[in-house]
Amino acid sequence: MKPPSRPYHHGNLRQELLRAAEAALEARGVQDLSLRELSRELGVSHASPQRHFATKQDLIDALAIMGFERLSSVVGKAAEARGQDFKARLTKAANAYVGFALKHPALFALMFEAKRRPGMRPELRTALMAAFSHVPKILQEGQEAGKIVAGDPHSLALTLGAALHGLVAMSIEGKIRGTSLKAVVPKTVQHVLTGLNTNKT
Amino acid sequence: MKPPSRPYHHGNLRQELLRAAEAALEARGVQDLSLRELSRELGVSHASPQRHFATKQDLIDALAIMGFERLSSVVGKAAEARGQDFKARLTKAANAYVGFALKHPALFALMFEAKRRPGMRPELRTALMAAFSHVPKILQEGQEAGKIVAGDPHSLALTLGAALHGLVAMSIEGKIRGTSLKAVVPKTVQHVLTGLNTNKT
DNA sequence: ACCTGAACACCGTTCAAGT
DNA sequence: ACCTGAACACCGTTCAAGT
Repeated sequence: MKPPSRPYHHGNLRQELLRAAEAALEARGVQDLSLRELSRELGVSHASPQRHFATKQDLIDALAIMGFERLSSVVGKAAEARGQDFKARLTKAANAYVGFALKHPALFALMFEAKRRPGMRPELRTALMAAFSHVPKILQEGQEAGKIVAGDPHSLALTLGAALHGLVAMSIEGKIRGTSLKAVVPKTVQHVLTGLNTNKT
Repeated sequence: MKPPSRPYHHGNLRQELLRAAEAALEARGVQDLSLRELSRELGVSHASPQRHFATKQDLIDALAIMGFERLSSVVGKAAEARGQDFKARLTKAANAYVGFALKHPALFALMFEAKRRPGMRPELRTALMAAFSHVPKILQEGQEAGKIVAGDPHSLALTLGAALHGLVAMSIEGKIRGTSLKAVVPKTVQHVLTGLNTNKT
């Protein structure tokens, strides 16, 4: 019956705030994110987030960082796929990317909004770069195996990135209902590879 | 010296609000759009916008509608280009699209955010459909001339739309600094046309 | 170190009232 | 028809104070 011995509060308020914020984000959108509302939901005072996130923007940045870390993990795993050939790994990575975006559309939008904003925080920059390091790495291996044109792998990856980004944008709006994404993603990869002068299939 | 005979105020407050809102949007972002601030700037009471825009979201929707109308006008003009061949017109339309997005990045983002939101207002839907009617029309003419595969022109246009959308996203972030957009857009058009099985150049 | 409670300056929205 | 002024319920942020 002793009051559940948290001295003032549960100690991991930071994590709880992030969790609650993500839920609220996907449920009601960034516009309606409210620190006071989150505080109410967690049963703490409205000033308590301040220690963990100096400003509302800091909470949002933290969500973006978390998102990029998850994206990196999910794409990285897909990209590893030992024993698979070049194109199969690229396709898996692309599927993982698109899958993440469709599963967390609001978080994904927030991440790219953060990406767009100038004056990025270092942690954000790091998380972002990690997430976008996998595809260039695969492309580089493709180059070394002579399966693809030479050139900066990062630039090449941008071409694929642009195509996938557009695909995601369209399908989030439900425009690609007819043909399933599972079918469209490999086509897009093949498509871009053709554009990159693949000289072997 | 008579007080400048506007009975209460200038009569076209609606237009002024839209104009001021667009400026504030590009200068400070959607997040920081404030009806009260706009009212102050125009020298009216903070309650006066209500007659013209029942809610802040209505102002934002009106901005989106205005944006799609302008986009439609600019792409439509590029797409007409009498006497030009199929691919040239497509390229011009693509350039106009990308040019608009880069010239008004915040408005463009707002437009696509509005596009994403469910329960679109009819005027928004109309403006949006008009803006996206030009490319399918060109593609259809390409089909009739036998220069491109059969299929729903709207679906085909989505492929081009996705590619351009991705391109815009990347270049707004300044990622395509190396190669100029002017060079990349025609390549993308050619690229997609190849994907659409162009059988004649 | 972490949280509270009161305070401050801002919002969007509503509404009776003025012209 | 269009605008005002006061009021209401909400914000984010700050800060002294509590544990």
